[in-house]
Amino acid sequence: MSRSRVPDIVVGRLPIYLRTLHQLEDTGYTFTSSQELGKRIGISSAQIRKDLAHFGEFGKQGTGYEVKYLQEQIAKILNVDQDWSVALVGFGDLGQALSRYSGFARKGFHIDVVFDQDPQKIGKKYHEVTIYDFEELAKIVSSQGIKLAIIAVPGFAAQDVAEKLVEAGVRAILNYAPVKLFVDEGVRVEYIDPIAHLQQMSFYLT
Amino acid sequence: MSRSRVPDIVVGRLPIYLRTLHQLEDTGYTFTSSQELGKRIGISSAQIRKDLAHFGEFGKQGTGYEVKYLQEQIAKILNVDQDWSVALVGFGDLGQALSRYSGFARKGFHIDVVFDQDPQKIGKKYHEVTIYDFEELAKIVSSQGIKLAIIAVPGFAAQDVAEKLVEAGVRAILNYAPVKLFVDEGVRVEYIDPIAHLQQMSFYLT
DNA sequence: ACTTATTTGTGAAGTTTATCACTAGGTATC
DNA sequence: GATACCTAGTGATAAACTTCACAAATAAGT
Repeated sequence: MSRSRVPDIVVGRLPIYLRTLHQLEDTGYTFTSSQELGKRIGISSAQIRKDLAHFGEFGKQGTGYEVKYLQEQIAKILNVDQDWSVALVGFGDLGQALSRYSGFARKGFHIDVVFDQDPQKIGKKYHEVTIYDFEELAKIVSSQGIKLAIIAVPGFAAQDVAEKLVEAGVRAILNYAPVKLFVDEGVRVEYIDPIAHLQQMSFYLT
Repeated sequence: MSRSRVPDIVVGRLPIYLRTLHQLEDTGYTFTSSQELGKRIGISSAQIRKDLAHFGEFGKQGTGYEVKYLQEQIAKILNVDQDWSVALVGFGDLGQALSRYSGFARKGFHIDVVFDQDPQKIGKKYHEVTIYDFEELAKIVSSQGIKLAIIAVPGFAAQDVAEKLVEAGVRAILNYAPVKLFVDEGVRVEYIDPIAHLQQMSFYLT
């Protein structure tokens, strides 16, 4: 299990496998196969087997995979067999929507602190969440040992926020701002950009 | 410009190029180069040149690219030199946040119709948007000739919604539900799944 | 005019990723 | 228990994608 050489693209598929296993579990399956999974995910069975092979052997020939067991194993590999504390930076429309979204907590990602620079918002509570001054970010994030953050600020402010987060000890950032973030090596950044997706799709509209 | 054989992955980078060109323009640049672009985007200059080569020749040796011109050309390639009418299905927390987000319209994607199945919401206006009954989807979408849709319903309902949308003439779907959508060939689907990104990143957290 | 420094576009080479195809092991049925 | 049928794991092969490296073109300075 030399995880250091697992391709990003493989790691990126693990959450999809996990999600699909949960769906199978909810539908009453106790066993499944790479073929079944592949069919539901829209990829080949060989790819699933190859991906899983990076981490060990989880199936049984002739039978396939035990849903619950594979679920637990993938959760452990992804480090989602524990809860994570998440910092959210930016409490505009997007930040508010994210903080209100219960899906994160349901999957073990708890938005425990929220930062904004607007004096009108700071110190107030919105839906159970207290907004802290952006100036206090370093102190709070580092003292709480937070490793995960979500950036939901305007593009021009994102790089600055990212640097402050990293300095405070954050190791992974989910970035909703439409800009590339330059951070220290070892810090992970993932991007969410709906506009880019829409533009990509409109390419194919005749 | 045999667009039929342009790899998806190349098309997926075009919005990033476009975005970066806008940022350069805002900063006062009139000319740029593949090297400059690459540095800002975090990819190699060769890749940018190779990508653009799929669509024609846009630069001048020794000089580089004229920002405005390349911008217009990429916009035309992506079909974003025109406005698009978008249907939004699902007006829960996520759908409401999306409908309130002005970024879509600012980039030419106008959420003109919103659907929900909740009788309490139907017919009411929220922030300038009227909610229609999900039952009217086929009629309204097809009569307005809408080709683009955003799905923001719970996972269990997404496949059904997708099928109704496609039947009504939709050709591209941005799916926020955490499920794979199976649609007719030729219909594009893009996925947005923040949880998957967080899980992917937590893999790297020691 | 000549030299130096850029930069694009692109064939060739290299790397990464996905598929194929097979072996070994397990199940089910008659 | 013999036969037919599945399925995981995996080396080999193929496809996809990225980088390299260079010729041709342009600009700028001396």
